[in-house]
Amino acid sequence: MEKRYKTPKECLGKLMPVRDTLDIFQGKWKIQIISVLMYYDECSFKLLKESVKGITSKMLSKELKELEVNQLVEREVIDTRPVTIRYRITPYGESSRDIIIALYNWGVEHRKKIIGKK
Amino acid sequence: MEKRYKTPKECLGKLMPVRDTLDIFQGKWKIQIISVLMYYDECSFKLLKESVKGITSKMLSKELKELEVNQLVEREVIDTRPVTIRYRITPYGESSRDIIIALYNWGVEHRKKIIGKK
DNA sequence: CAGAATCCGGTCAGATACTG
DNA sequence: CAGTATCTGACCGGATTCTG
Repeated sequence: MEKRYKTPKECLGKLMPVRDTLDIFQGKWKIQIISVLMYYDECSFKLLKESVKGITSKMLSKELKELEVNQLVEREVIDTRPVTIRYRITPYGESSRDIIIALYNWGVEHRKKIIGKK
Repeated sequence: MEKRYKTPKECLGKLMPVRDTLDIFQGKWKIQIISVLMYYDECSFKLLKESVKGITSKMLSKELKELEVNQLVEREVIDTRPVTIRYRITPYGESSRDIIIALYNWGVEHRKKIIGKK
């Protein structure tokens, strides 16, 4: 990303991949869900709900579906009684680890800065 | 980020910095604005508006204010006639470069994957 | 347990027009 | 040029209830 004397048009090209990524991870919850699934090997609906603080069943359900469509998360139905459902991150989902780490690191530094001020 | 046998409580701790970061960069536009400002050395309102495709004056104005509050962007008023306004990314804003790069890289790979499928 | 269904208010954000 | 002002529909997302 060099600087100076660029046109909006050039800029738009550079921005496109960022927009694509944002489209997929948009919203308050998706990144958090992915983070949690990276943390656990596998996860039930209930454990997910407990781990992503504040999320409702409805939102969790909705977000999981969208993540499944984009193949970042997979859902396995195990034929027990009652049925067991397991959520797991896919290898493709794992590929977003750099994003999560960047967000995590920035958050840690940010907290230091905020606390340092007070 | 190790795996297995973690509790929701441990998980919440790991999630907090991510949540903090998300709070600040939340929304459709902030990351894009920051990206553009990383690309240019400095930028007028007009140029920003042209570079962040689809954004309205209202949104741009609102988002810039929020970014200013969080000290990611600075606004300089130059006393010409009519006044010139310059937006610039702050050093703190620059510190989010790793996030932007991670998003950019993922977007590039994602596009490859999507195109490869079709 | 793993969700679906319903209800509902709030705010987000787009379109458009206007101002100093 | 650098924004404000107003209006409006969309939809985000919370609370609650219900089901196989």
